[in-house]
Amino acid sequence: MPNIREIAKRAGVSVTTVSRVMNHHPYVKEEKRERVLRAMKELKYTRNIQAVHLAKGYSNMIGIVLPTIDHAYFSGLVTGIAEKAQACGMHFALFQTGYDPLKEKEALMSLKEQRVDGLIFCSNALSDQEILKWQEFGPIIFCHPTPHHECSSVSIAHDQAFKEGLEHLAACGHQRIAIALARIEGTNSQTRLQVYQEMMRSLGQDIDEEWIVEGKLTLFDGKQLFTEWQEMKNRPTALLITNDDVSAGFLLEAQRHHIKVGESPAILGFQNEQLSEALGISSIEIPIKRMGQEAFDLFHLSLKGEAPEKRVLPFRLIERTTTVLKNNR
Amino acid sequence: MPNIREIAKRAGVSVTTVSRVMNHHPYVKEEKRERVLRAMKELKYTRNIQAVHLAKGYSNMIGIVLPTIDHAYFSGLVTGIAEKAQACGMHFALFQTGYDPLKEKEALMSLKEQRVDGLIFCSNALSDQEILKWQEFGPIIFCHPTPHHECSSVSIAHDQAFKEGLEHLAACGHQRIAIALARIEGTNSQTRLQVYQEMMRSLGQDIDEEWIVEGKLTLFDGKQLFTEWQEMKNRPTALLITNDDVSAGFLLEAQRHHIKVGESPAILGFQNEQLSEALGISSIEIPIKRMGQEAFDLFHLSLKGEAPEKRVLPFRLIERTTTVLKNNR
DNA sequence: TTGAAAGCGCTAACAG
DNA sequence: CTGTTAGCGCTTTCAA
Repeated sequence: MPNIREIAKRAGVSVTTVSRVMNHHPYVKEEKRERVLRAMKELKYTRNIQAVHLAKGYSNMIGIVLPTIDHAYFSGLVTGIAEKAQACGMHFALFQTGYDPLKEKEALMSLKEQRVDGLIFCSNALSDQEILKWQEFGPIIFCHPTPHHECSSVSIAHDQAFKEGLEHLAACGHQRIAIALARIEGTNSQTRLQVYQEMMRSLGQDIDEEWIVEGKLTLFDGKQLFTEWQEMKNRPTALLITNDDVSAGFLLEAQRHHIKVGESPAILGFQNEQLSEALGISSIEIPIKRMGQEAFDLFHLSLKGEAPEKRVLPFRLIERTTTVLKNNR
Repeated sequence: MPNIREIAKRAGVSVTTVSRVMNHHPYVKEEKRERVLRAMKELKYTRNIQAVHLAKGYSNMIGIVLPTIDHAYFSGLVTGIAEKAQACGMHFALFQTGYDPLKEKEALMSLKEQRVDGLIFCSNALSDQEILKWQEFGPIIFCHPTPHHECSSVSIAHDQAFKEGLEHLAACGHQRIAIALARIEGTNSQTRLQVYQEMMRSLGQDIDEEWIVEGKLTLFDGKQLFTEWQEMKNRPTALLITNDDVSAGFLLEAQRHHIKVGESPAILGFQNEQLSEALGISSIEIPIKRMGQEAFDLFHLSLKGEAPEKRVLPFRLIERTTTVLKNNR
């Protein structure tokens, strides 16, 4: 592979001039520019991007930290990020953590090593606090709500959505409501639990411990959830499920057992993917792809030195067949 | 950020010694090693990976070229690749092409620029021939069968699977069989069409043009496919569908129309994801994750200078409810 | 407009 | 065992 010196020699100019041509600097006499261009063509020259990056001090690459790419939620997110990144000529690397804090640390190390210019965090085994310590090495964007003032984040009004979901189920006449959490939206299920508790109190309903189910993420988990539901001693009449793969699994397993989902049990999902539409699952739609796009925007703004910003995206409750309002209204 | 020189100064040694410590070279006196280590700790030193890469001449990064990450087929593939890559301490970047040849070229450029050490190609807008020209800049692995001798590839015995799929449908008593292709497994649907034609000839069945459907990839496409099927004048009694998201869409839409899938129409899918199991779709299982793993292995072998290798992975026909053998056997 | 030369931060051959 | 020194390939002052 020829280098810039060889091009310079062949074109009869200095390396500086070659560099100028490559970087579209003004002040290069047309004739020399052409000589350089010709030399580059003849030698099939391509600049060594690593050398460029070393000299310039950045990598033109962003890191996306997520538990796994093998789930519609995260691949949707990445799609959004990628769209925007591509438009800026930036590349991206994936760091899959499986929620392992050590893996997250490796991603942070990559930032410090300058392998990437910044990080978008969609995994959260480490505490926000811990992660934010690394901000001095480059922008870090969170994809979940965070109280910390000194960082940018984009998120769904998740607790609000959660609340409205519960209200919807209540409006359908349910009191004995279970929740199945996915851990996608952060470790802060704390708030959600509070919301849940408050709502149940206002309904005058005691909560049974078995109504709070965690770690459900896949279709398979959903099937299992149905089984667990069947075996509950104090069986709830409705379930709020924070991921639609899980809702789908629940619904399909119910159908297999010839149990109709709607009046009771009722289920309300989150995310509204193609599958929930096809199955007629009532769901809270969250704009996951847009979340990715905005995450990248925030990264880009941070890079330009703008102040941190928190963005909260809207959601939308879509009633279909797995929930039925009381009094037909 | 401190650099190696500052560490050397602080530890009272040369930069070489520092470098040696970092790279776990033998022949460093214990006392000096400790001085270096201490200095690194005190200054919170981390090596600049870009400089390392420039000096060493590689990037420790692999590029994965695919149409989109937002589909179970490809995210499964990436999962497999990532597992192996992580075990080798390699990082990876994604290049999403949407089957755009220009985007594929950009990925190839990244190889030449030495942004990545190699490429795993799961997108194929460009011809194999064209892509292989870039092999001089680093290993390129194909995830589809290719006749070219000078490159490594891993693939499913896709044509064989396709053939057995057709045979299965024939064994179920079908003659009027349609096929829906997804373009996931390469532009070479040529061979598959041949297989199809031969099979139909041997069944003494003329092919209706409308029985060959292309470009079906998503659940939504599957719903549409059902509609298209209903509107066919010469309606086939069975469909071989090369992607299970599509089969699922077809099945769900059929159910919505209260049409039972099994005897007729029968459908046979490909890929066997969780969804097809949950829906009871007969499917040809292909080990997509393993394909990713082997792709990375092949990359790794190429890097070590091993000769190119073609690997063909097995498949497995799984009968469920959407196909029914004739004579109950 | 142009070029010489000093970096960017690390590695490795070579000499001791 | 250790240090000197010349790279890796490109960018960017600075002076002309």
